[in-house]
Amino acid sequence: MWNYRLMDKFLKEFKDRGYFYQCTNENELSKLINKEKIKGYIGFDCTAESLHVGSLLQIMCLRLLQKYGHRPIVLLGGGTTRIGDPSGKDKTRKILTEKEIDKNTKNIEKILKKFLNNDPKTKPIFVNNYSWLKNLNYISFLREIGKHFTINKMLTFESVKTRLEREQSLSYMEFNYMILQAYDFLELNKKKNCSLQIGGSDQWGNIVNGTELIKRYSSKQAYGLTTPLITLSSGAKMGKTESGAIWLDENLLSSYDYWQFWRNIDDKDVIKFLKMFTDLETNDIDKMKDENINKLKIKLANETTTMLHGLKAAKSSEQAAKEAFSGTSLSSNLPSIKIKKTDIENKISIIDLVILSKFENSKSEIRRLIKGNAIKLNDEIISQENLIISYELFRKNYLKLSVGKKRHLKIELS
RNA sequence: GGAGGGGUUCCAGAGCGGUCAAAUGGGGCGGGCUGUAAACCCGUUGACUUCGGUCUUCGAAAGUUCGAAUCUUUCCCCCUCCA
Repeated sequence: MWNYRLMDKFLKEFKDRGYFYQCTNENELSKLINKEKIKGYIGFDCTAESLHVGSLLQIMCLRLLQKYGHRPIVLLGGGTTRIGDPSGKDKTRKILTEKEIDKNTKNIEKILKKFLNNDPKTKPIFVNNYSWLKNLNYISFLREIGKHFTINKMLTFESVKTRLEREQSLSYMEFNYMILQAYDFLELNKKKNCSLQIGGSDQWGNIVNGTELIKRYSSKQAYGLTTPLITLSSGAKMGKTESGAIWLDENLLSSYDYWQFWRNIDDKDVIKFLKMFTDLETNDIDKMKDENINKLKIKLANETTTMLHGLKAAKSSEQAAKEAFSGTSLSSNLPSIKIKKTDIENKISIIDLVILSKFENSKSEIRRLIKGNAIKLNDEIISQENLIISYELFRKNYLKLSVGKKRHLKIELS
């Protein structure tokens, strides 16, 4: 029977941190990793221009591989994105143009590089499956690869089954997705000696297809490992909130807002997320359980923000938050926008100012907010919806605009 | 191929000629309490507004009517049952 103490250290930490969901053959994988340094890969879809926190768990897995001296392979799905993974989708996705996919691929690679270290031994290998998928010859692909797949089996996969059951169309193109992903694994196994694929639990079917293809095609053993689907205590999926996705890209979401996302995590999720998304040792985290929950949240926010945006960004976000939420002083660390003098001279109103801030884009909504005492300038409630912004409101060229309790912005006169 | 049911605002789901910008619940947003948490309470939730109103929405188009989410016609899409 399986002995936890004999388990490979990588796998042990993988479990301790809550990354583990399923494994194709845990015992054998553990023995293999114990014996030698391996290469493991995770594929990233290039449908969006950036990754969001929904992919963070996957990224953490890559980091963990590096921590134990294994080499991560990042597979950018430049090719498969051209097809679209039907897993978890009840509709065909919109097909992106080649240009968009290339742009997305580059940006996603850039983000991933921020998380991974460049130690020569564990330096990540970036590959784009378009490079081998684009040249596939249809007939030889069918003869060599296609023969290992039975339609009978493919029809039993969750992604296919749900589509068929609901009588929603599944195109032949999408139906092939799982074969291509299996082929990716085979390709990486052959060319890079990659023996492990990690992915979210929704990828289980695709991953198993890969290990089985490798077994049939090259009689080699490869392994699959999946992570659980992370939900917030509220039940919502991690990554997307009403106000938008939590992007891992400074241009799409400022480091201050990223910090705020972690600062506002539900109490019940804090310990879990410290384990999942920081490098702090799990033993140390267990000892923190009784510490002040707000301090822990700040710690979580600082750790996660540092990992992505750097220590400086994390500290200034912390400072800005402190000032924005407790004091009345205007933090220089708060996100800011500039306003032109001509705007003031043209008698810009409070409503237009809020629109300029991008906090809201409906004038009716802003009027409602004003009625609800939600809009503040320099921490003073604005009750007059026609208020014209004047120079007198500025203090040393700065004006603090607050919408509700959580959204603050520095308006700078230029 | 035959029979029937349905497409409503972010979602679920009422409405079935005027009193409908459309019940109710969820979600969101704002306020209160607090700890930038949860739970709870209150308000709000199409756009624009000189706060009098104005404009655009109920699958799409056309029509009947003083007046349509509600009736008619055509079209598109979904679901259930029978073959």
